[in-house]
Amino acid sequence: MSSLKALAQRLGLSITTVSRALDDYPDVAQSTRERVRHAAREANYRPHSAARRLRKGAGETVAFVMPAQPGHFHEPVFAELLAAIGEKLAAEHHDLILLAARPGLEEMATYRRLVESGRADAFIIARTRRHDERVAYLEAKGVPFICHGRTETKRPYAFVDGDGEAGFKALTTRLIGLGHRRIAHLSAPSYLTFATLRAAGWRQAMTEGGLDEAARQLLVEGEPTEADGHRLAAELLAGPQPPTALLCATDRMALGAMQAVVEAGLAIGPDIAVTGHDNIPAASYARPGLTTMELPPAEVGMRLAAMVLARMGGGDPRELSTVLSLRQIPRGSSGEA
Amino acid sequence: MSSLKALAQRLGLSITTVSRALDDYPDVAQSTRERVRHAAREANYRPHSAARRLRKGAGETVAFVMPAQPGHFHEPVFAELLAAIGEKLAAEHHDLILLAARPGLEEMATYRRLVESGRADAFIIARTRRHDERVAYLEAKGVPFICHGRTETKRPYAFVDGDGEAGFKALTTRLIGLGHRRIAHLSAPSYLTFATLRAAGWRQAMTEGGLDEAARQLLVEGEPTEADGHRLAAELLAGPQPPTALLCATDRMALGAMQAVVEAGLAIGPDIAVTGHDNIPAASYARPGLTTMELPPAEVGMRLAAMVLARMGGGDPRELSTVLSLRQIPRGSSGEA
DNA sequence: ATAACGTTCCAAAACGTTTTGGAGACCGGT
DNA sequence: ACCGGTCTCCAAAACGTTTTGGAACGTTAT
Repeated sequence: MSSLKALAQRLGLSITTVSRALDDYPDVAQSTRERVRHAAREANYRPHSAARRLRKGAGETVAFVMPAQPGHFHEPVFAELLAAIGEKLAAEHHDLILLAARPGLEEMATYRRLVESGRADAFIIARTRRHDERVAYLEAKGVPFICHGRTETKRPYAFVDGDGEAGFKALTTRLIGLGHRRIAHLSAPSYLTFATLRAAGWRQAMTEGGLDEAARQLLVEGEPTEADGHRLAAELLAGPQPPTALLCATDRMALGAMQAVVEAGLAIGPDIAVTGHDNIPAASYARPGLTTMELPPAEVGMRLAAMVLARMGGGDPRELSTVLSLRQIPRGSSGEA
Repeated sequence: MSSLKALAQRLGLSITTVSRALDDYPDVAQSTRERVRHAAREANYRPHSAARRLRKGAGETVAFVMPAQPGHFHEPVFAELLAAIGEKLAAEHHDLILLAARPGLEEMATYRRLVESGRADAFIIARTRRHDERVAYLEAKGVPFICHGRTETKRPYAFVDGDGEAGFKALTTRLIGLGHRRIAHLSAPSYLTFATLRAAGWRQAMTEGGLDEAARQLLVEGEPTEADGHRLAAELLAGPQPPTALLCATDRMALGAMQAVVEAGLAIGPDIAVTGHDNIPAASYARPGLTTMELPPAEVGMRLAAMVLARMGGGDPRELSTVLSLRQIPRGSSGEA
């Protein structure tokens, strides 16, 4: 690890001059600048990141805290998202630091620790909630952040999100067009913003289709897991007036629901339509294929990274928010493909 | 961000004493220690990580460089692995920094940058190759690292790996017991250590079953993706003496192979057995379910984290290597379940 | 000749921490 | 009185960088 001091000594210059030469200050002679540049490349010099951050008061580090459940963390798209974020940030010479903490006290303690020890200069917040303490905390501290998903707050903030409302409305309308009337919505917990938005889209389509009454009976809520999808679907199918379509908030719920349909002796597609959201790999390998919609994780990751960099540079959050429309992917499970 | 200086001033003590009190040095009076502790908690004091790392010459940061292909990075288990690593490291007050870089020049440049700028104190190496430049580089630099998977090197090194050899041998033997004779192996590229080990297990079982000649014709190699699994399986099935079993190196290859089998008009399970490795979520939602084997990612992540911490503390790599046996998961695709 | 200015360089301070090498106060024993 | 030892405490240096506030020199204008 060669330092400025070593370089300066070798070149017969002062530390100051070497530092300024590498930073393209105008008060160093062209010839010296080149000499320094060359020597630095030669010696494979890299500024010591800790020293720089100590002196400048801030570094180039973005933190991502995964909202991890204890043992099981089955979010297949996260890997892709992280890869995209990591790649983009690395290209701009920034670091991504990754932590996992359970939502709640542990999560907030993690955020506080990162901010107060000066480890992180900005955050990417995943799985935003409608009332999100993480957002409140970072706003209060004046730390830049970007949300993956929307939240409710007074101040302007920057986010990337899929248009779940429009996406679920369009899909529901399509199902109505196929003749479905009793379309149930298996929602994720309503404290998660995306769950509320998707439910709103479904409700709008139901209302416009004159199916208000059906809608009133057909909204159920559970965790976005296969297990809860299975349980909720089984309960609905065992009811007095079972639905003919199960519009699930996520693919994982939908996969659980598909299993419940099969166990009830019904055919997925012709008898009962099942749909999801995310386009996880399993969706295309299920039989029949799962009708779903997608927000390309690689693109979202890229955007999140680009936006957090812009925020760190002082960009206006109002100009940085993006709602991306969802790509609909019809497959056999909705009786369409 | 309160500093030692601020604390010291408030308490009427020197910086030294405050620092030593918090670090439990014996040369500070019990009463002072408590007074300092209390004030530190009060002020929500955290040592500034960059300052500490600058002074101590090393910090508490582990790096993980994802071997990412450009746009698509579909390794569902990575998310879980990362969550486990991040959680364990955070619990021990270490940071995980995550980067993505394409194997090759970009990847090595990333490693060099991290080491030379003093950003990373240790590494977790994923997807080890038989001859791995990353291992060679870190060995040369004396930087501690842990491998997820094995590699070929003279010096002792630490790793966590599943026993692919025994696992694939056991599964192949089981297939032979079911009456299969022409068991093809769809291998991953042989520069990846795990691919070689899995192929070796398959070969051993074939030899012990007296099927040497069949084995000679039935080894094919491709990328561990659905696309290559599909292609290789289709080629084999179109051959003069098609196999009755497709033993795939990974679940993703197996899912592609299953599609090829269906397209060939054959039944998965009764006609042709298909098996994989990883137990990705899609494996259990395919129809029929995919017979596979598993190395629990959460446990591997925990172990990797624990081991890298031990290595950073100077632990002997010889005592830190673990080969975990694989859990076999029989499902319909092998005609067993 | 002197003043004013532009160019090129540098010494020193600062960021917040840990560690080194004592210093001062008090005790008991001589 | 003095010495040795034990308890507490602290000033100062160091880690590698960036930044401030000049200094030294040569050139041009007065």
